[in-house]
Amino acid sequence: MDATHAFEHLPHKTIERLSQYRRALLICLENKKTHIFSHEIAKIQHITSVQVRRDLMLIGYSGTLRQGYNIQELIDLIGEIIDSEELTKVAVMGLGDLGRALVNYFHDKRSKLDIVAIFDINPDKTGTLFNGVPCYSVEEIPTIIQEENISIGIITVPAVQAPVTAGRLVKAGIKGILNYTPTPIQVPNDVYLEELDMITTLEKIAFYVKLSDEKNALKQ
Amino acid sequence: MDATHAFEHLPHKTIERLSQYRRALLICLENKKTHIFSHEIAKIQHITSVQVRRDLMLIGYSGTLRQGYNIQELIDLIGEIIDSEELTKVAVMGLGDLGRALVNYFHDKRSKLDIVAIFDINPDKTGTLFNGVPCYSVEEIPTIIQEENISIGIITVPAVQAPVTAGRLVKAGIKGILNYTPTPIQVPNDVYLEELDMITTLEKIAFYVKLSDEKNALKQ
DNA sequence: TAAATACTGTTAAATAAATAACAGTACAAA
DNA sequence: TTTGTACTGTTATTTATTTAACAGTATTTA
Repeated sequence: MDATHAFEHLPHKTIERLSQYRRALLICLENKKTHIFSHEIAKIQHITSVQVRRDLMLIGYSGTLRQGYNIQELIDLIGEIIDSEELTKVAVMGLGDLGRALVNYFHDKRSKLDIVAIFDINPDKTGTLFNGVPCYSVEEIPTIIQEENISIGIITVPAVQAPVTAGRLVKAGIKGILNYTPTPIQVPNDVYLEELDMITTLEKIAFYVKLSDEKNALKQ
Repeated sequence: MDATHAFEHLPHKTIERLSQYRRALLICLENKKTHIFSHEIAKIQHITSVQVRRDLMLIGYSGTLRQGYNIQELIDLIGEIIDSEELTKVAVMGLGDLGRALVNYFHDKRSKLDIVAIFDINPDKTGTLFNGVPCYSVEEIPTIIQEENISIGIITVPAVQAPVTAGRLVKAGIKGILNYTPTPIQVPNDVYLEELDMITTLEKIAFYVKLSDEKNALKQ
């Protein structure tokens, strides 16, 4: 129906990069820049300028020769593609350190994503506000998710509680889940799931650091 | 020289999955399981059993027909491939919510990765221990990194301070950086960099949730 | 002991993503 | 007014990754 339909088949990686481009562009805009070249964007994102131009081609945006891309226009276009028209509401499951970090992070960000609820089992936390966001008890999950029309849940509870937390979210009708715990969870097909635990990334870095160390050792 | 050399050309994605397999396998081991089938691993990781078998083939591990893979053996082999022989030491830059989350996370984990230092600018925090890990001032970065032989730094400082923090790490001879802030940083080629900000992931989920919503709307 | 079953292991094919190659063009310099 | 330069935009190619196809085999069932 609307513009999004045409962007249905954008590569997953392009979607990620568009989000990153926008973030970089917003900073450029703050610095009073009005235009930017593909190679400038590329440098920021550690990719090639061809990749940038290709991504922009895919979303049908044209720059100006010798001038580059209009930053404001590009920000707006990326917004049309990846943002929903209405606010997308997000819940954070677990008000531990990671939960707090996430809420702080999104606080005051002008974004189409908004953390509107926190859920925790600790009675000392429930009923309070953290950074303006209400913290509810887990019993309230079904009602709040539905009443507030929350579509995404971020799981930051202790690892062992991840599956049961996910189950509650699914039951309440959540549409997307971001699982930050190291425990993989199972969700129905119609729930979009992303698992992203910190250990995997760190172990990967450690592996490549080790590899490069060993290469250097061989040279000597 | 050693076994690692043979695994130099493993696909990046396989490295990530090996780390995830191991985590899942460790949990299975705790539950007194001794063997596991490829399709069981696959289910946990939301991938296909072919993918699992292919990864295991690449690392040269063979299971037993009708019995599956020996969990302990597989854990050990993955360890030989992705772990260093010595402990890999990690520093957390910034003792905010995210920094605390990371330190807690690794606390007590039997792992070849160890967070041995925290750096922060806040004088109330420096000189203290958090979860047994000493917090130093930023002035001490060069000496501690070198004396302790820290090879990886995780940046969790406020976004605007990310580039200067990265610069200090590089100057101190760090070999790998994991940047959790939304501000992209620049490092020399010989430093392995991974950027992983929370907004990108969340915006990606929001996009695919929106997409599926729109498809459903069309059906009706 | 033949047939079915339930797995592993490997090669072949398909898909996804990144890179290379290059055509096109406005502008600047000579 | 030509030549060089510095960009964009697009197609072609290559590389990376996943999936499919299927051969092989121990075990169970008939």
